[in-house]
Formats: sequence, structure tokens, C-alpha cells
Amino acid sequence: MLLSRLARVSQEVAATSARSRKIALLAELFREAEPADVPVVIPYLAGRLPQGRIGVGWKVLSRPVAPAAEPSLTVREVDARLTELGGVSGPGSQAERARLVGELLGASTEDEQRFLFGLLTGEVRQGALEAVAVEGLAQATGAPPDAVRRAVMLAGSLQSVAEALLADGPGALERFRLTVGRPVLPMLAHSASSVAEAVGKLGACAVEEKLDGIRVQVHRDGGTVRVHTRTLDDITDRLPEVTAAALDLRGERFILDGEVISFDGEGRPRSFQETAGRVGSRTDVVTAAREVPVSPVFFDALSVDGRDLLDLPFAERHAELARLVPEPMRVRRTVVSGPREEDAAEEFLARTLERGHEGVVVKGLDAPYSAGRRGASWLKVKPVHTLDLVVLAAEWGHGRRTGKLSNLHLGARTADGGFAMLGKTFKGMTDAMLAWQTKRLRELAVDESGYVVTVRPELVVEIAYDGLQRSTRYPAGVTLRFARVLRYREDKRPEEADTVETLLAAHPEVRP
DNA sequence: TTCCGACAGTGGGGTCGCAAT
DNA sequence: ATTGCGACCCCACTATCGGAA
Repeated sequence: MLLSRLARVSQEVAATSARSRKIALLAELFREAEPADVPVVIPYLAGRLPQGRIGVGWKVLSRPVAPAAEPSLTVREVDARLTELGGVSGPGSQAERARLVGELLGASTEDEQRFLFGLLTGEVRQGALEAVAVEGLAQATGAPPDAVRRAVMLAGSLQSVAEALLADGPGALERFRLTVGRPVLPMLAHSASSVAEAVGKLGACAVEEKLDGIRVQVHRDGGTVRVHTRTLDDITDRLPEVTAAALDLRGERFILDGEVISFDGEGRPRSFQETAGRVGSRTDVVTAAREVPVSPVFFDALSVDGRDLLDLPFAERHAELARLVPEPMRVRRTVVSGPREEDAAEEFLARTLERGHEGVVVKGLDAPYSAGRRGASWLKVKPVHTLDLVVLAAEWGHGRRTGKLSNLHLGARTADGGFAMLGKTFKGMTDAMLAWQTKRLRELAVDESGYVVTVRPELVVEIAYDGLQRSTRYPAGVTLRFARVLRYREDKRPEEADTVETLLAAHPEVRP
């Protein structure tokens, strides 16, 4: 199959708004693909590169290369070239990769170049990624969509399910069962604005502390332990403490879901930055583990002694967890019967925050483990802080925000009467707000020449954020975590905006 | 030789609009 | 009305390469 066919279909998919039509277009393409093309065509149309990281990003790709007049590249040839590219390393590798990218782009037509750019930067922007591709695959093979989706969650990969389905038909789906040693896409949580809301929605539920660390899925099969991240990366070698802890447990075969986090000498959680830095360290794990030791803390059991627990109610899965894992290695929790016991849930949240944690996750006791989904039965509740900040500049948006000023630069007042930038945000804006702020900010613009439009610091905006973290990038030495716009405060003058001083005072645990 | 900037890739994430149910 | 998905981009951090000191 030619790459140009994929590029054309991708454009068509991007141009239609109906999901059903997107699915039909993908299904048609998948049916056409030869068996050997399948492992490439499917991930490409799901906007993913089968090779994962290959060391090519925006910078290398934005060097212009004259396109070919006629399409000639096959998807298999492109895949082979990218595999080669990803294998290049050592001195001179950057130049070599750039040369190979140049060659590939030179052999591509303009449409193909556009498609490759999207694929390699991870921004295909066709309104269809994995989930829509799964539907397309189901339609192409006549398999039930739910069964295909489940197989993908259990396999942790669309590609392997696609290959099996297109080779052997719907019967192949039965081969995909929960298997110790093969990671499953983890269940994710929705947000709720309060404990009351969460408990009201879920009724009988467990309220568990939410640790600000790195999600892990731990598989043990006898003497073998594997540790995977949320995206199923294997990080076993970086976390010897987790392997040791898993081998210490009495069970021989299990899959557990939890979080790794680092605690200080007093048993208080270290900052997310410290834990994440530790987990990211690969070159000298021994030193990293000595300086920032991490602990696994579990909250769910997916498989124990060869029994698949995914479809059991959470209450039963947790009972299995409690049998296997001693209390200190489990997330703290309390169980409430429903809104009648809301006070107990509130009290638990307050205590959790006192212990230095992020918030709580409220989980319905009856719900199964919805692998790979943002299940409605897990609701996280975190305290929200707000600030009145001043817009210092804004950046032009992309995609559906093209032509709108989107990403705001946010500043707090400083003691000398100026403003210190604390970070940026593009979140929380409705289309109406985008239109309004574009007009308003252009009125305040002092420099519109670049992609950053600087403005007179006069517009006050109310910002919600999750907390403060240290920063080397911003002048106050701190930045906001997960900042989003709540509303504009045209009733406030910039002199009434919050100051850096009050911000720092509100977060004494963070020292710039 | 050592240092440092630029780039890529990873982890954490909230809210909106739209299609489908 | 609710749910699921994709789009919109942020932050810090580590690893790596390649050129400057």
C-alpha cells in the first residue's frame, strides 16, 4: 500500500465531523491493507508510530525539503526507513538522522510530508486516534466493537490485536486474556469538585488517599517481577525497591495496581518533582535509589494466583489485595455507605491533606476494573486554589484555535510595582472566551510581530491551579501547576491582582 | 577534557466541543 | 442529559549529542 493512500484517508477523516463516517473511512482502508501492511497501517491511522521514540522531532522536521511530484513510497518502505533511523546512535547521529529524514521527505509528496510531520510529532489532528481506529478495525473485520476494545486493553496494544484479527478473524479475540507478565492499560479517574459530589454520585464507596507519585502496575510470576508505567513502559530496572517489595509478598503470581512515591525521613511525601526525577533516572540507579528511595503503595489487585479479578466488584478485588499486601504497603482508605456518612469522607480528606498528600480518589464499591477507560466509578477530589493574575502576553493557537490568541502568559504583582511571570495556560476557555480575549488582547497589544503577542498588563483573569512548584524558568522561582482560566475580571484593576508575596505565603512548603 | 545549550521523550495533568447514546 | 474521545497545550525532569570553553 502506498503512503499517499494513507495521507489521503487521513485528510478525509480530518475533514469529516461525523464519527461514524470517520470509522467507515478507516474500516475501508484496513480492509484494503495486505497482511504485511497491517502492522504499519493500523498504528499510523491511529496517529502512533510503531517504533515509539526514534529521536526525530519538530526541529528536524521543520527543515524544508522539496517534495516529490509523484507518490512512490510504500508504507512498508517508510516503516523500514524509520526503523533504520531510530537505530542510529553515537557521534554524528544527529546529522545522520537529519540526513535520513531529509531523504524520506524528499521522496514524499506534499500530502505525504504533511502526514509524516503529524505522525512524527504526535499531532495528526484528524479527530481520530486509538479509540476510533479500534471501531474501524471492528467494522473492517466484523468483530463486536466491545470485544475488540477489551482485547486491546488486555493486550496493551492495538497493533497485536489488529494483526491477529485480520489474520484469523473474530475468533482470534479469545486469545487475549489477562496474563501475568503482559501489562494492561490502567483504569483512570474522572474529577469531581467535592467529596459531597463524588459520594453523592457513587453511593457506597471507598475514599482513598491520592498520592502524588508515578502510577505503576506490578506483575510477579514466581521469581520474575516486571514494573510498568501508565503508558505500559517497562521501568523495572529503575525501581529495585519495587521488585524487592513484590518478591517479599506471600503470593507467587499476581498483578497489582498502585503508585510509587518517595517519603522523607519523617514519612511525609516528597514533592512530585523529586519522585518523578528519581523514577526518570536510568544511568545511575544505585545512587538515585540511595538519595531518593521510593516505596510502592498499592490500591487494587487485577489478578491473584491465576484468577482474573477484573470483572469483580472493587470491594472483592480489595479484599484480595488486603489478603496479599500488608497494610503499610496499601493506600490509606475509609469506606462510607453513602451521602449519610459524608462527614466521615470529608474528615478523611482533611486528614489526608494534613499528611501532605494531593487529595482523595472516591471509588464505587460495586464497579469492575475498567481497563483503559476513564471509568465513571473513580472520582478524584483535590483542593483547588485560585488567584487573580494579569495577562502579560498571549500566543497564537493552532488547529481549531488557529487565528485565536490562546495560550496566556500569567503574571503576579511584584513588590516593585511590576509583574513576574508565573507560567502559561490555554485551559478553561470556551470558544466565546477565545473570541473575546483575542479581540481584547489585540487592543492591548504592544507587539504583534511574532507568535507571542505582548500586551499592556491591564487585563485581570481569575486562575484556578492545583499547587505551586519550583521553577528554574520563571523569575519568581516558582510556577503554577495545572493552571486554568475560570473567568475574566474586568471589574478588577491590575493593581488589585495577587502578589508573588501572598502566593508564596499561601504555599509555605515550596521554597523558591 | 569538561561544560552547557538544544532537542527529544517521559512523567504528571484540566476543560472544552462534538457525536453518539 | 450524559458519556467518550480528541484537541488544546502546560510544567519539570533526564538523557543525549555536539559545539564552546
